[in-house]
Amino acid sequence: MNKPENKQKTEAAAVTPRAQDYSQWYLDVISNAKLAEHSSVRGCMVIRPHGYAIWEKMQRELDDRFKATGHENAYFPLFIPLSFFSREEKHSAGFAKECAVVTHHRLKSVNGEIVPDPDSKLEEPLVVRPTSETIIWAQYKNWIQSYRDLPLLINQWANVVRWEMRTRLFLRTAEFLWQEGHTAHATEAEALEETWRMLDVYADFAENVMAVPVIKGRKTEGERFAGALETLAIEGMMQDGKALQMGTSHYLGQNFSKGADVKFQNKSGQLEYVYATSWGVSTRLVGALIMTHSDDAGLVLPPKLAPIQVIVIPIFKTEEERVRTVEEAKKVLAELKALGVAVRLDDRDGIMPGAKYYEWEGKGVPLRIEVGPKDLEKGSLCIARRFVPEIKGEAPDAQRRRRKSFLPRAEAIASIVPTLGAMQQELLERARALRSDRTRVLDKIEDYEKFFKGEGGGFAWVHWAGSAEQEEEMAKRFETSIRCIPFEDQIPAEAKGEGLCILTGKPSKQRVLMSKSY
RNA sequence: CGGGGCGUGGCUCAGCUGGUAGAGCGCUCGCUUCGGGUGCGAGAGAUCGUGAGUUCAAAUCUCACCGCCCCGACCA
Repeated sequence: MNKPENKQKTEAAAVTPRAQDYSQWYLDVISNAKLAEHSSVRGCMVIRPHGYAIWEKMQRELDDRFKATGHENAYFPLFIPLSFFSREEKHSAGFAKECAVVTHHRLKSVNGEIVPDPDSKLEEPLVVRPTSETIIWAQYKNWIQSYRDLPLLINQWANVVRWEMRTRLFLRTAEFLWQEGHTAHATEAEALEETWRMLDVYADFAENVMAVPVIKGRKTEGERFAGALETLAIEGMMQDGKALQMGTSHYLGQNFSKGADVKFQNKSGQLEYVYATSWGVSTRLVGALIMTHSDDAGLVLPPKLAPIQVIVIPIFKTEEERVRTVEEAKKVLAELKALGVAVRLDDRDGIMPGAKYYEWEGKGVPLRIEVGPKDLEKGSLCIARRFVPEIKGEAPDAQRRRRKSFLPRAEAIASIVPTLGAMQQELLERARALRSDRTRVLDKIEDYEKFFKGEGGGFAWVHWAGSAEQEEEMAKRFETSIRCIPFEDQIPAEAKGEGLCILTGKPSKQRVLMSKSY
């Protein structure tokens, strides 16, 4: 830290140094050198067990929502024959620059060095899926003949590889886990409805599970998914004011069904191409979670996604006290487990209680229960929250005191579940407040410049009627882009209505969301 | 690929003008301490990114290569 100007740390994102340190309990980003001396694998995310537990919880919540909207899970191949990949022109052009390609199927030792066996060259190279539209639609051709086969509503949980030129901790790794939904419909209206429905599912998940408020809207043509007619997205704001695209839902029209020649016979016996959608969210959401809620003390996790919701810490001096407090802690543990709380005991000896507090707070555990000799005497428990709603101007000491409460045992146990629920809500409100602090309704380009260059930026609601080139100009001048053209109901009251484009002065029907982004 | 910055124990780094390795954190052991990061002592752990060159002598100087990080083009 002595020479920050020399050693630029991986500036992952809007995360404090401590939060970044503790995030290593959940995630590692392995560098090339660490993986293997001459490896070409770079910027891959290693998800440690606790990080994976977060992803598993996300999966479960999302999967429930997918099932509730009539979807089923399936699995398709990792490898896509090159020829499949080139069936949809725009799509392949969009992904061509970032594909890993398999060309051989065997290794050989030549002069003690292991190399791909030249004799094992594949007739047709295989592309490691950057997304699965092409191979899935190749299958759909076999599955769809009649209107009775529609709609086909399928989701896949998988890994994909995108060979980005530059990767970014948490947000853009070369390989990532995600889910991709791929649906086929008889009519455009039905496909569009699906596209909108799944965006709502994502928005609901972001807000109610991740406690990250999002803006729903349409992407501009330039930011659309390669091959889509319409791309919808949810945009969240990270703590540094930058936008993060947290999920997308695409209306693909007949592009892919035409590319893969997927036709169905409608009720009147005519052949028609089906209408398609695709939608996805990825492990990027784990990054979004960390970047949205963390503070100076480390990570903060919403109770609904915390792998450990409650940490129980016995406090003891003597062996006799250790036995008694651990015994009580185990009882507390069992009672909370019975209530469905994800709870863990930290009875490590030789580590001071204070050190444990800091450690678990850094790791984002929402609640801590302390079980000490005094509690045994009084029949009480100490409950400490990872955070409490902020009071402006409050001293850190006072806040710390407010975080702790001593309650009669039964009352304490009974309070855990409601408290977790309250904390979940408080996080969402805190994130909303932060976002609203950093959101402006702007009409003059000078104010825009001041906001993004002087005040650190955030979300700006502005009128826009510029061209694609003028969007580019905005990107060059301010490093901002149109994050989305929001749905009508997403625009705050003070930003509604018609006006004049902030750059060109041309009339505009509604405001768009502008921001710097990840 | 272009422009910058860097490669030294697990981590963060020190080691200026050459004399062949240090600290803090972490880890192990012992005592001490334990309701917000105890203190003390002992210990394990590094072929200084790789290769060549200069030199009696290279972590240090030269060159090449490899790799990483930051900025740009790309992007969930």
